[in-house]
Amino acid sequence: MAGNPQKTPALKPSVPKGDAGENPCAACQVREHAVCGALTLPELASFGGAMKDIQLDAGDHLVDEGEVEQFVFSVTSGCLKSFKLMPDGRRQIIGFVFPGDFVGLAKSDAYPSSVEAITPATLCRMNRRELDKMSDSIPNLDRRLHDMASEALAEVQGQLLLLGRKTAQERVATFLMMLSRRATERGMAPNPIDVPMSRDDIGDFLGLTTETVSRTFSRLRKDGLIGGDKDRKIEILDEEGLSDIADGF
Amino acid sequence: MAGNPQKTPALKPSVPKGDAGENPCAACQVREHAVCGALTLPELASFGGAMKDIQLDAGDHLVDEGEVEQFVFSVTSGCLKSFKLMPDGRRQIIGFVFPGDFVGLAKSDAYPSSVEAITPATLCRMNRRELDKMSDSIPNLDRRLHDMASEALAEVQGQLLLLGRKTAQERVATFLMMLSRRATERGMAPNPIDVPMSRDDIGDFLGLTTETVSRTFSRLRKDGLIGGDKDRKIEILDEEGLSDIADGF
DNA sequence: CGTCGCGTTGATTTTGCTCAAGATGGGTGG
DNA sequence: CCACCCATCTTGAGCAAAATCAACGCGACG
Repeated sequence: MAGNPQKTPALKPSVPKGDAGENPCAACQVREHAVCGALTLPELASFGGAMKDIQLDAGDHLVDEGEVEQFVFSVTSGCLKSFKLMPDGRRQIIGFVFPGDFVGLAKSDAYPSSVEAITPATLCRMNRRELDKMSDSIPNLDRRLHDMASEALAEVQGQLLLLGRKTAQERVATFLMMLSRRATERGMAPNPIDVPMSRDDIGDFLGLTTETVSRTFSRLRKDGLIGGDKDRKIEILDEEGLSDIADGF
Repeated sequence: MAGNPQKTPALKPSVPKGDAGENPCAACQVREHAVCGALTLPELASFGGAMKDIQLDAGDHLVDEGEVEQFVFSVTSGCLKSFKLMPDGRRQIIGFVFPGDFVGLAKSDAYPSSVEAITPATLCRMNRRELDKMSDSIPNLDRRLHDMASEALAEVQGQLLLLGRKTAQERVATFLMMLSRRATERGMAPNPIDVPMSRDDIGDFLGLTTETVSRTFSRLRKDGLIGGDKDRKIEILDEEGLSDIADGF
C-alpha cells in the first residue's frame, strides 16, 4: 500500500496512514482529477477494491512499448514519462504523466509506448479487462474515460504543431506554459514551475537536443522572461511575453 | 442526398441512385469501416435518419478550428485534411481524412482543428448532441467511438515520433507506407498508392517544406525505391527497403 | 577527494530552409 | 485543336537553425 514518504513526490501519496482498510480511495488527494472522480462513493469502493497500489523509484520502468496491455494505471503521485524508441536509440517522449493522469487510455492490444518513472511515483493498478467490465456497467466511468481520451487527443494535436512547425524558442516557451497551466489545473501554484524532468527528457519531448534546450533556457533567462533554475523550479517573470513566444506572435 | 458522380472520388458515393428513401445507409460502401459498422440494421435506420448528406468540392472548408462543435461527420468518399494554423501562416496538417474516418472523435466544445476538402468529398453530418444521445442508448456505438478514438490516439503517437525525431527521408518513406497500409485496410490495392494531396500538403503534414518533399521523392525515385508519379499515383518498387527507411533501420 | 551524472557553453558541421529560376501539365478560351 | 496560362512541381545555390563534437563547471555521493 502507498503511504511511505517519497523523496520528491509532487503530491502526497494517495492513502494517508490509518485510513487503509476502509476505503482508501475516499482520501485520495487526486481523485477529483483522476478517472475515479467520476464515481460515487459506493462505486468508488468496488472500484478501489479492484486496484492495487504500486510504488516506483525514479528510473523504474512501468510498461514496455509493444507489451500486451494487461494493466492500466492511475497516477497518484510523482512524475513519469511515456516514450517511443527507434532502433538506433533516438527517442521521442510522447508525454509526461502527472498525478491524476491515466496510463492506458488508448484501448489496444499492446502498449503504444513505454512508460518510466522520472521521480519516485505511486500509482493504482487495475486489470484492463476489469476496467472494461466496470466501464460497461458504470456509465459515468465510461464517459469519464472517453472524455479523458478526447482531451488527450486534442492536446496531442497541439504537440504535432509544436514538433512540426515551431522554433526551438517557441517549443521551450510552449513547454513552460504547458507545465504552468497543468499545475494550475491541479490546484497547484502556477509559478514558480516545478520541472522534475532532465534537460535530456525535455529535449526528447520537444524534438530538440539537450544542448539546444539548455541554450534556449539560457536565452530566455538572459531576456528576462524566466528566472533562475533553483532546485528544479523555474520562475516565470513575464508570462505574457512567454505566452506570445509560445503561440508564435 | 449523395448520388451525383464526383470528379475523383476515392470510393463511390454512399447512396447509389434508386436506393434513397428506404435505408440509404444499408448500401453504404464504407459502412463496415465507419462508425456505422457497429450498428444493427434497425439501429442503422434510426441512425441514418439523423444524418444529413453533405457534398464538398475540392478546397471547400468544412469546419474551423475554435468554432463551436455543433456537428460531427463521417466521410463516405473523397479526401480531406485536418490542420492547425499559426498567426504567421505556418500550418501543421494533423491528419488526412479518408472514407470511413470520423470528424469530431475528440468530444469537446470547439473543433481542435480546421478541416478542408482536398478532393470533392461526400460526408454524413449529424448533430454532436444527437450523436451523444444515441451513443448513450446504443452501447455498440459508444464502444465503436471509443475504439476509434483509441486508434487515433495510438496513431498520432507515431506521428509525434516522426515529427520529433525522423529525418526527411524517413518521414516521406513513413508517409508512403502509411498511405499504403490505409489503402489495404480499406480493401483497396496497396500499390500503386493513390496520393491525392499536393506536395505542399505533404510538407505541412510531415513538418517539411514543399521543396524538401519534392527532393526527397526524387531521391527515392533515383534510388529505385519508388516509381514515377503518374496521375497522382506512386508505385512502391521496394516495399521492404522503403519500410526499413521508414522505421529507421 | 575523486568520480559521475547533469548542465552549460563554445566551435564546427549538417540538414533542411529560403530564395530563385525553370519545367510540367491540366484547364481555358480563342 | 491549339496556344496560352497558371498551378504545381522540380531543381539549384546559398543560408540559417539546430545538431554534433568537445570541453568544462558544478553539485551529489561514495
